[in-house]
Amino acid sequence: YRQQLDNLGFSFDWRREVRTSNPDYYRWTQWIFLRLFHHYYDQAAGKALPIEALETRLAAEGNAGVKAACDEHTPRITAADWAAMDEQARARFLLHYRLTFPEESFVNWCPALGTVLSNDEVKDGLSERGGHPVERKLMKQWSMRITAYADRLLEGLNTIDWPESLKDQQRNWIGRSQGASVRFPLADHSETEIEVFTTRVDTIYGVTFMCLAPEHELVSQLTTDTQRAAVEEYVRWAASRSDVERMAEVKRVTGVFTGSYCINPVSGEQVPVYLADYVLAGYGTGAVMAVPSGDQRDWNFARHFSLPVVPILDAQQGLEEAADPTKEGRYINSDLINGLGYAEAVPRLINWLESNGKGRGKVQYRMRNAVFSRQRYWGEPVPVYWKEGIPYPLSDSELPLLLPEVDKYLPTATGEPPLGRAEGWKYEDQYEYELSTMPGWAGSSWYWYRYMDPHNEGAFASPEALAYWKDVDLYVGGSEHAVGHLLYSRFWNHFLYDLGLAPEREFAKKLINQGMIQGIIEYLMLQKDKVDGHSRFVSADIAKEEQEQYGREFARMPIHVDFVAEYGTPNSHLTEQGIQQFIDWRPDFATAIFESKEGIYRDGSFLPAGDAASMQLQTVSEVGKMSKRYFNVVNPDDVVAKYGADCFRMYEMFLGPIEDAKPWNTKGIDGVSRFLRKFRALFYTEAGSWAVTDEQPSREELRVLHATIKKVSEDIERFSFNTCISAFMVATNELGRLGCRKRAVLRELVVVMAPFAPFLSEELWHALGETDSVHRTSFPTFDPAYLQADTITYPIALNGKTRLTVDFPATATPAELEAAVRGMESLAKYLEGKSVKKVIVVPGRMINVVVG
RNA sequence: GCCGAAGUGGCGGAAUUGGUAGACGCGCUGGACUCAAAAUCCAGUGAUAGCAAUAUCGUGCGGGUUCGAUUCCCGCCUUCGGUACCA
Repeated sequence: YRQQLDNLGFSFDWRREVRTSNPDYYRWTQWIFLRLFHHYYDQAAGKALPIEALETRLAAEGNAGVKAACDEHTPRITAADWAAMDEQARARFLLHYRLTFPEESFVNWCPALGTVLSNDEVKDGLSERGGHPVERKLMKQWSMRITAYADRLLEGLNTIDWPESLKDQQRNWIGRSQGASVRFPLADHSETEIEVFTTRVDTIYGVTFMCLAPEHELVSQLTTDTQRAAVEEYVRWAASRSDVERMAEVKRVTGVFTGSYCINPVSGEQVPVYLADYVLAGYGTGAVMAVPSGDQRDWNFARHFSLPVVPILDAQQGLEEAADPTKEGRYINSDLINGLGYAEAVPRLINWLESNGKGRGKVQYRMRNAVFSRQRYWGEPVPVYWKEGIPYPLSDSELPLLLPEVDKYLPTATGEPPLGRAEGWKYEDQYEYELSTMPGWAGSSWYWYRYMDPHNEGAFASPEALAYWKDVDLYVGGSEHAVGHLLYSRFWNHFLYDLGLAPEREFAKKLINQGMIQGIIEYLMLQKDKVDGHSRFVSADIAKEEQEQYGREFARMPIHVDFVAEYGTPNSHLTEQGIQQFIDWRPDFATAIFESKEGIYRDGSFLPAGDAASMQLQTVSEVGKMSKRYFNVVNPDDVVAKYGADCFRMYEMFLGPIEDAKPWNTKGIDGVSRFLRKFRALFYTEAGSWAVTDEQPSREELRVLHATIKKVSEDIERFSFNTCISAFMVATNELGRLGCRKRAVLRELVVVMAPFAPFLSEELWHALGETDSVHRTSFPTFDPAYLQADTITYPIALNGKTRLTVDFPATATPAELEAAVRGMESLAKYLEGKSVKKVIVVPGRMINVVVG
């Protein structure tokens, strides 16, 4: 049947084929990359435009016009400046605008592994693989200017049928805040201005100091000689702290005074400028105007450094204890806006700032541009070569750029990515290719278009195919991709749409999150500091004690579940054999110490602490993702071998709603297996001979059939597959009870079952004498006539409590039902002298008698 | 902390628009078949009391709206997912 399904076009390996390192697929991913390189995003036009259009504008008017429309951080140039630039300078300048561009940025660098790790590959400051330290390192990376599309990505969410929680995740990730940008000139050097972003410009009269991120570009200029030593020490200290440490000490207040003052452009007051590590270099301008009366972090800082707290609203209270971030009341101590409320104050201030050239209304995003390169071997090579420090794109005809042969998939001795190992891999034999490769999300950001036209030589898909298929009707994927894959894909799609290459703005109309089938993850506790140069693993109970008693820190390291005894139970542990298996698997830890209550295992032998004969190194079990990364993948082949693919498939559906995550267990799979055999037994006798007859089905048998068709058709529409399976079970049980073996019923039922149990259905379909595939037949429709019963069983409730059920003719009107119920003797005993006040009849549903 | 989702028998879960709470399955108990077991079939299975009919309680907790609430409203608790000093 696999062959037959293949013939129908369902290739089981289709997706895998397309997405792995296949030259065809590399080619079109690289082709799209080049389109991104050749375009810039014009905010005024609200779409991507060819970079040539930008060059024309630069030549005509400099970037004054496009600066605001594109990237406001670009240095300002005039048409004359542009004309004076040589080709290289222009190329370098255009990198400020291209939708993909190289940029210095901080990455998680693991020196021991010689590679950059993504955030999810770093756990507790150590690499998941091998448990090595990871540091922040500034590296030149290719980036995608996804921020250019922030507003469109936000607005597009309103047009698609995706889960609200997922949309919210994307909204929060994009993090649009509306506020104002204000420039504070330095007190003794008014040419230099500190620009801040604030969402509470109304609190500007409450500013009592300024705070800059330690990485802020003005730091050295602002620092006075008397403060220089202290500032430099603070900057060094802040830079040395890893993200992990910063996160652990979130509530600690640290900072240093620069010695400089700046001037509040609205009030004209002088305020001191501090550095503080609660200000993030990567958000806004890396500087904040501190309003301790309205912001808790500013308040904490003010208290720590004994800075003044000025109330600005008459409703503010308790400022000695905490900040008051509410917007209630009328402004006080606020010259321009005294007596106003929040709603009037904000526009008045922004107006003032703009007309006095001190600032403007501004929208700020939390989202940053996406780092696009990886220092790995596998992945599409970035189709770019470098000449005198400037990247040049390959031409379309030079695609695909394939991965070169290398001796090892490891970084070079000088720390270059693995592609640096390739000998003579140069453009025109002289220019070095970009050595990083694209991340996994590059290819996954557009692949559905290739499915529309997989063999097209001239384009990733033809206009005809795109016009026919348009977009993805239903995308099924995990919610863990909410702010990764699903956002990047939307970004690429909006870009392709701008170029007329994608038919719709959004790539998927509807999306549902299938819940993850989870596994049990087993962790080993690894002490973060080495002991005499040896890694030390301890039993979970020991780790807990040492953590509590000495504050010793441990990292959790996922290990292969095959090594674990009593896997998945609270008592899971490694025996000596398990430890040895672990060492064989991870030779880095050959000299490690393993310690449990029973003793120590090292260098291949067990040293008991007392008279213990063996050790149990407790592991920590956790329900979580089933993933290669956690070495806890259950191979479905084993289940398929035992129960068959249909049973496996149906059991997965039967486990519960498709969106819910659930740990994998095979507890109930026998029930589904039993059902499939019962279903098959409707067609065959116990002895195995064919039992289907051509008799006319009874009304009851047809009712069962049509009720099932109705139920399953409706439940498929709402992705309620677990209840579909339940409906099949009910139908099978009822037909079994009725002894129904009639073709007219069973033939239809097989078709309804086909999407759920494709193999068994196909087998039975052919056994019924059909020659074509069941998967080509049309789905049956139900006939309501068979579902109408002559009588309806009404539950009769007294004051909402069901007391008895009575059959009434289906044709009875509500008035007749009420009269019948009022006259019922069986009700009398519940009345206990009370009288019937009212009778509520819900036709076809129930009858409630109100007694009082 | 903030954002989102969810809490129903021993377990997975059902109840689609406010209308018989616990469909279906697992497990468990008893029975049939068997020398015996497996498989299969039949019956029972929310809790408490009762031989039973039945009664009372029962959808995380406390209130409310309603003839009637797992479903709607208000206030909490817990769990999971996301995010994290975002100015």
